[in-house]
Amino acid sequence: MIHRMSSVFLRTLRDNPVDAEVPSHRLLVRGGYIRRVAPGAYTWLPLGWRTFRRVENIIRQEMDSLGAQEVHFPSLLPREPYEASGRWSDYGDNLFRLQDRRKVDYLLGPTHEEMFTLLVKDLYSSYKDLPLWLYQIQTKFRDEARPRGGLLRGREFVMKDSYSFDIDQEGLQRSYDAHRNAYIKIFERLGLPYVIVSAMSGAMGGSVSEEFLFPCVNGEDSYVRCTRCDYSANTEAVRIGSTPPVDASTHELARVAETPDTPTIQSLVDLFNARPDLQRQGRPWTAHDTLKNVLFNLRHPDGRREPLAIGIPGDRDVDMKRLEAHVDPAEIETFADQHFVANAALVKGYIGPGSLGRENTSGIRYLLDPRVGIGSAWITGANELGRHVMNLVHGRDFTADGTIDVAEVRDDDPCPQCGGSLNIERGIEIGHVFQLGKKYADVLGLNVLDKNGKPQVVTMGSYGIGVSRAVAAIAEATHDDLGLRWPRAVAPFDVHIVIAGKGNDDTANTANTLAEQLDSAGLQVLLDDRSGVSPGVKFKDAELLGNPCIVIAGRGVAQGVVEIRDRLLGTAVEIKIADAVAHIVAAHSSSN
RNA sequence: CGGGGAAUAGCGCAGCUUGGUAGCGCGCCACGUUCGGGACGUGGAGGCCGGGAGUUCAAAUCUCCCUUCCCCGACCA
Repeated sequence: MIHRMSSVFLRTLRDNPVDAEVPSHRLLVRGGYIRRVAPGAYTWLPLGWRTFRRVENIIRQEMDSLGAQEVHFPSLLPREPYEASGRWSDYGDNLFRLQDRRKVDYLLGPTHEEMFTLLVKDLYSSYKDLPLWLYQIQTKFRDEARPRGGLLRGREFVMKDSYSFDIDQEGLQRSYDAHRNAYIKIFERLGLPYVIVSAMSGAMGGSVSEEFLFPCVNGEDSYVRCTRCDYSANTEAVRIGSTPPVDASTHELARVAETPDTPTIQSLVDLFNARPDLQRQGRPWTAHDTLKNVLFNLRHPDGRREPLAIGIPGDRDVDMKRLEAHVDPAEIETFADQHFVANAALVKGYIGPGSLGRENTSGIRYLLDPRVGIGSAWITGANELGRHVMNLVHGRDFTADGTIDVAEVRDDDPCPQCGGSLNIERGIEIGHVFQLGKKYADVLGLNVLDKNGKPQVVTMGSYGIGVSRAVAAIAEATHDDLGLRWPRAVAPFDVHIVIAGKGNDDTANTANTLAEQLDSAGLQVLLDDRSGVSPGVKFKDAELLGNPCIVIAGRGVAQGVVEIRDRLLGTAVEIKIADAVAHIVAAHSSSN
């Protein structure tokens, strides 16, 4: 079927929508692919939906050929399974909760681990049934605090989520590897560049998890890559080693110093270097010699608030995203002035380890950056107005309740694996593979009988690809100044034919004939047959819509040629009309 | 969570200071001219001025509340 632009439900916009920041969002709206209906919720228009379905089908094909079986759950789910897993509360405000007419609680599924676990429990009970791989392509709901970038972060979005069920860890590893390989194939077919990075295993702990990130400055995730070895990780998941203990006997005794007017780390360091009685032999003090103590409030899913103090070297900041990932599902709130007032042990500006820790005057849990090793000496607050203390030695003069590795990661930081240096880059998460282990099977009671007739808890993996996000990511990856530029595998149409003449002459006849021939050859054809629209508008629209091949039937028709442009390569050639179909079909059959 | 800015036709914007019942460009409709890089003329259609409350004879305009969007910040002890 030939799609004629005179009747396709489409209106392109000349101006950028004012609320669209990232290029994919701007171009998808301008090109008439999507329309916003609510914050983080978008309507797919015909062009967008065609692209979406092509992306979806590539994912479906690869999941099917992997041997996973497609099912389809409701989005409307009962509370109980999520209550059992703890996520009814752990998901916090991000969960859409609702009630039916009898005031029974429901939720809109943010992800479906519980439901898949229960489904398998419902039907299977023997190790002989495993391994089992199930998946669905489903609308998910998450009440995001800040939807962003059009399709990049929505409150309603489509995800392919699959789940593996195995009797043991070896099986899980095989399932995981199989999905990981399938994901590599999928992203290659989609024409989406990716890096695979170690990811935060979350509060569950110990599990293996990797993310597929599309490298992109507009991305919300940052990740590190080692310039020497193959180490790569989401910034949230970077773990520096603990610092080995050093002999503390060489340090002088701790000593309190008067340090008026030192509200910042830099002013403190400057004062220490300026005062003869505080100067250090050999080299000046730096911010790295100071121990800064930062306070936060954690808000737990049950609403409980808990203050937390973190001690890190003064030349580093706490990375909020790393901290969030670390304390999940608790949320972080700032420690405001009224909280200082409420805890008399805290002297704002001069907080030191002397007041921190559960056994100490403030009673606040105190965790140290791993760089603060046993035996290391610090300049830090003395818990008195206008005073700091120097030579305060960890293990000799103070202790903490534990360590927490949430300091910011910087370019050129040492690689945890090889000691080389790290580069920080940004990316968009397009896939996530995760060895869940037995968490859900345990709490929901998914057991099967093993060879010996003994019940064994099933071990699971979960694997996600954001389908709607992938559409945006592809647009982000491939667009140029003129508009979208779809890879052949996902473009809404294979060929976009422009009638650049008056519409009632040989140009129209030629275009129509070509359209019919290309359609018969099995290509998806879009024909710009709009009358009264000037050629310039048609060219701009063709470039904006971004189909890979643009055929122009215009002034060349009189000489027996049409112009064929490759939107991906940016090339243009004139081809005899008689040869055009063969030329286009050949280009179409070649790779992206 | 905090601080700014904003919400008026499908899109981009003016009007608000100084209240008197809404305008421009693009797009859309009709006719005519144009036809290879976002053409032109003439005539049209289209808006509960984000929602609610208040002040007033009268509110897009002033006040308050709510919702949504954008930007910046979130700790430097």
